[in-house]
Amino acid sequence: MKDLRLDRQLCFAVYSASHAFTRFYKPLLAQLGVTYPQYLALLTLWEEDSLSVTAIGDRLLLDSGTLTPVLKRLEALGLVSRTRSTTDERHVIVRLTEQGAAMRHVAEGFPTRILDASECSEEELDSLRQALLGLRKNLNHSTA
Amino acid sequence: MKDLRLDRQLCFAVYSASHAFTRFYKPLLAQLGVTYPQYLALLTLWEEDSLSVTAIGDRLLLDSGTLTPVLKRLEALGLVSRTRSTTDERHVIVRLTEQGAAMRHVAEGFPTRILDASECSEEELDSLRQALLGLRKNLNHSTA
DNA sequence: CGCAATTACATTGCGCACAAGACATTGATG
DNA sequence: CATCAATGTCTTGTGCGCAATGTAATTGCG
Repeated sequence: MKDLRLDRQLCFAVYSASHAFTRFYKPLLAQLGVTYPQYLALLTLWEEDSLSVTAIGDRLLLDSGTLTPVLKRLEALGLVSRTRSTTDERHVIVRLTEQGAAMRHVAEGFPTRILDASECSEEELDSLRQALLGLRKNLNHSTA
Repeated sequence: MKDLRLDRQLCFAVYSASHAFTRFYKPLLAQLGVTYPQYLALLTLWEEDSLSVTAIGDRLLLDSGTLTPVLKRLEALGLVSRTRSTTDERHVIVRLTEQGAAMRHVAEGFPTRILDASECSEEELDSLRQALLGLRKNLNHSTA
């Protein structure tokens, strides 16, 4: 008779915290007119521009079936361009437009909002983040 | 020029860890023939049976638009029943079938799998879980 | 050089997640 | 008791997330 109570499940804590983040970001991202997964793609490109679909997927741990429509929507919004590589036509290179690059300034205000809402110290959030990255690594390794 | 690197974002750590959990659970849940959100509904009912759709949603932080199709699939699998309350016909009462209740025994083996894969102590996972529940509370409170 | 295996991307199908709205039932109010 | 607000569920539309498949380009091996 193991303890399977919802609030004792780490998986549900992570799952529900993830949804809470998405909801928290929603009004912030409304300023940019993008969804949370679209924002993650922008974050990736702000860190390193001109990436292939696969390269973005490697960083976000998402596959092309998920990313292709996300990137097409960002293209439709005029925030990125998608062009076939001339050297290897299998690659689609995704680049920030001027407008997409400019949005970074708005996003720079977000971390402070998280910090404020969390009612935690920067150090606490930092160790939480590192614990999650470690857990993710072990779960992914054990899955493969 | 704030630091917006992906690996420094707590939101992405939570988001990607959540997906890692879903992937990790997938082969375990294949024994039961259910998806992860369906499993969460079962967890809720194992803890307290005969709940309305809203009551399940309160516990899982999901709305009826999400839960209705999930519960219908569990019904189609023969794991739960859905019947209108006789005292208040607005409520749909969800109950475990014998088969749905029996699956709890299989699920009791899951926490150990998580613990093993995590390469963490039970105490570490416990404090991680509590930190996430606290963060979730503060984010949700600040959203509302 | 020729052809099979690989790589990269897109597409399709299914199952969430959520907003918005429709609909029926119930409870509160005058 | 007649009306209106509130409640609970379902439906529709949009956007992920992923498995499986399709297709084209490239690589590598004999």
